[in-house]
Amino acid sequence: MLDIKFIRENKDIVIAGAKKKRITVDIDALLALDDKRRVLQASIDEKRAEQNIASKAIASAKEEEERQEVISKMQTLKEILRKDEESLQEVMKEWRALMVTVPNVPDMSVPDGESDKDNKEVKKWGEIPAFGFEPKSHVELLLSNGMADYERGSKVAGFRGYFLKNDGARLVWALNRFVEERFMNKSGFTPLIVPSLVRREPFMGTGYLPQSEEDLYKTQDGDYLAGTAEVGSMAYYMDEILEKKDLPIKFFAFSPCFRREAGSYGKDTKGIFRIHEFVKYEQVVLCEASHEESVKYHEELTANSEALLQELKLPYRVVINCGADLGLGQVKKYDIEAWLPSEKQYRETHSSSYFHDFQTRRLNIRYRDENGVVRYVHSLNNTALAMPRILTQIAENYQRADGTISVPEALQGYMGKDVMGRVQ
RNA sequence: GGAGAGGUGGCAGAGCGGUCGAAUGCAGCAUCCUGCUAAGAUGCUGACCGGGAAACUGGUCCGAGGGUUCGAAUCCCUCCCUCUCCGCCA
Repeated sequence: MLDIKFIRENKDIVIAGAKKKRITVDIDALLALDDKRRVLQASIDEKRAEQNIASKAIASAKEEEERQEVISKMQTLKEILRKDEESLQEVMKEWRALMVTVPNVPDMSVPDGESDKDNKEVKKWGEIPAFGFEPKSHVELLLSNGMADYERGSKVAGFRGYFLKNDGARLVWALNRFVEERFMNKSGFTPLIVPSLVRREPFMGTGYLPQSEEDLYKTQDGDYLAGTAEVGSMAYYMDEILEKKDLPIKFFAFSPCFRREAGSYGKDTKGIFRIHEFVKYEQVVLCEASHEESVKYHEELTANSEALLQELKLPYRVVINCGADLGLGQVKKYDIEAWLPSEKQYRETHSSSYFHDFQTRRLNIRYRDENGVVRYVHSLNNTALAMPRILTQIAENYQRADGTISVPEALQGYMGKDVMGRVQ
């Protein structure tokens, strides 16, 4: 959520920002409503002031007659007040509904564009592997090596269901230890295991609701299943005031993730690239309210993820997401995409974004700065490692002519071997 | 699933129709005091919305929303949340 004062004073910037994100929002209607709101509020304040003075007069009145006179006067005022309050309530209902639809303003460096096709590549790392044979897709590789079972997966779990088996399961466990160890040694990150079953407020606060209700699983108790540990870890400090000396707060957060993938029925229907249920390690940062700080940590979080891919020796690129590919609250986002030989293209493994105070304003997470002024912290998040998606890139990039899969060097110690597969 | 208790400022905790934005304690800040530190003394210190260049000033906020009343932290209703005990259980 943006500050209404900011919207009022920077109307053109907000409109341009929404346009860049390809989000339709009627700022003029919002501002007209806001004018009404302010007029009504002022009028109510004035009447309340009158009431407060009268109230003291009633309490301290010495004579009953004088007392009754003020009371009857206040009875009339009460009626007028009630009408104003009713109008204000109506205005506020509309006002709030509009406010949650106003997107955050994207950074200057965000390219203009209509879809993820217009994302701008800013970095490439690694050699794309050259095979002396026709490379297989991860779908086939994981199946033929006994590492995944899709048929029984859908029998048991339905569409997009899967089992990971043998080296498929071992590889996930190896990756768990790999990523945990890397972050254990990184100073400043607090390890956190995060709830996936989360109440409505954290979803509102992080900006997933009300817009993306259809992407979320909902329980009969009205809770939702989170699609990322971002939701739970951001909300960890909801409604709290932090001290500046405690910032930045960095979480290395783990959670199971659930996504309905409602808008993508036709996409990636085979294998384990796009599934309803997975696990993810996420980096989450709360920092001081400064653009420079946000940018600094954004680069740091991105570099952390790149270091993992480099250690796994997976060729990847970094793109800046274009306006249309940004979420409501995001100011800027890098996607990191690792090479997928069967598709001859890079596919997303990480998503790194910052929000300024968009999320924390909704979540009401603040801190006291050096002057004792209370301000909203800034928030950021980026994937550390999502599984099993990364298996797709590992399997394909490390496949061998005989159909088995080499174990990336960085994982050999955790796997206890250097080749996976062929276990039926 | 059953039975109770409770939600008040950064924290703890009083208040239970008007003089309550709210005692008191802790924490924090400032000054004083003391070789240093600790301790002690005095004072200050909530958030939000609006007006004002500022000093300052009007309003709101005691889980949320309604209601009663001239007036609600206090009374009534609905909802949300937390805790305790019993049962069940990884």
